[in-house]
Amino acid sequence: MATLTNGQVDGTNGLVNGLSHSPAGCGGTIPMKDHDAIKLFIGQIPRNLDEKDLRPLFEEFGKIYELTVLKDRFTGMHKGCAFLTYCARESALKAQNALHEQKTLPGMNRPIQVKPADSESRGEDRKLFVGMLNKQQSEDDVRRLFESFGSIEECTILRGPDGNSKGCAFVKYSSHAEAQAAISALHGSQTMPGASSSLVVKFADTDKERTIRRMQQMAGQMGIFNPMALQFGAYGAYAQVQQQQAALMASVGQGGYLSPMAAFAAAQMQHMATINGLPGGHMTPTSGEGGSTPPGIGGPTVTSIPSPISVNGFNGMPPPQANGQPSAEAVYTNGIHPYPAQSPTAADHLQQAYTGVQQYAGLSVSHGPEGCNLFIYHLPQEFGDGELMQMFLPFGNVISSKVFVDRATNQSKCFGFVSFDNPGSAHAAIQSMNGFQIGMKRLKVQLKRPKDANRPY
DNA sequence: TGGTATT
Repeated sequence: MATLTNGQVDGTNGLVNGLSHSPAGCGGTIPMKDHDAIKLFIGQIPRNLDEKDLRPLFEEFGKIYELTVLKDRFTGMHKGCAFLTYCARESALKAQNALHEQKTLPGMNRPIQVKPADSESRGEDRKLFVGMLNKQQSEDDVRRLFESFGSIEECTILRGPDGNSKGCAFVKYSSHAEAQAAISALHGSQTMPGASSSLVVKFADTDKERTIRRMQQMAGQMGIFNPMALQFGAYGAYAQVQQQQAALMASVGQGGYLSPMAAFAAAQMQHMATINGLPGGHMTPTSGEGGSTPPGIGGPTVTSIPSPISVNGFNGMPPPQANGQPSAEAVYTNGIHPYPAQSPTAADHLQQAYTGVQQYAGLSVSHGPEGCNLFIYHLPQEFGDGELMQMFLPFGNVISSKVFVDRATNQSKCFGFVSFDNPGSAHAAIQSMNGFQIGMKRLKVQLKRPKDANRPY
């Protein structure tokens, strides 16, 4: 790939200094170009040809707006390529059709390259993201699937650090139309063996979309471990979140650069907005029906003081197991939690939360050893990965948490997985959290079923 | 009640 474009650089790099600029080339008047003019990259130019030598070659296709031979920033050495912009878009297309790979200039062993510069299009409008592939499928398999819709410039399977396919790929065509044809023909057209749904074929994310996606992923990992929630309280933070998120999104939208820290902050904000934007009316304290809640905690008599780290009233601190009793009660206490004085403080939990997140982010493990992974069902609709992790952190190091989301509706399927780094934590979590009442539902918390065994618990 | 991923 791209073997013919050695030396091509981004336009800003190529414009060394004013000296390498050609004189205006449109008949001596102030040069005007089409607003949709195309900047062409010209490759495989002999190094002894400068702008005035090249001009006659290209002028036969139209008036030249600008022609610049690329030169080394420091040595001024001719780099063997140039940028060329015609006044008219049509001229560029004509030149490309007539010249690209059509002739070889004296002294060169490869044909001349005439094609839109990388700066004109980063290729995103003809690059596809392909999902729901079989993880055994190779680059060649994917090529075969896509080759009938156009000329494929690039085909890459996305792989993890271990080299295993992630079940998705990028396919880059030479034109937008080809890419569109592939989408029309292939998206949803078939389901690969072992894939959970039909083939996904869509345009790849742009840089901006990628930034936003990263923010969202980070937010998911963060959960509600957000210092702003402590500072302002969950609801006080809402207005701030909305304002600042809007400002940050605006800067992303304008192509503004987001520093890692800014992206981090934005991710937190986005997550806060998500949490606070959710309806919470049904997330009220448990009434204790059928339960063993001791008098004075968890009941509806407690006044409504927002917990500094509450999510819809969940204070993140499941109760310790009461002697032999089902302990799954009274988490929704509107900020008054049932811990005795020596129990972990909110700060302890926050510290633990950050530790857990760091490990989670660093370890690149999605599940723990056998016996460390839990399956949780009957989650509240509002719970995301973060809330799920928050709920299980008191039992140990949570190395991953995942709530399943319906792709079509973006709604939680109300079940998920939590993985610990040791079986003891998993066991403790089952003991305390299985049957845990949330609203009208009780959690089901079990060891994750091993892949091979299909026995129900 | 089982992992939908963006170099």
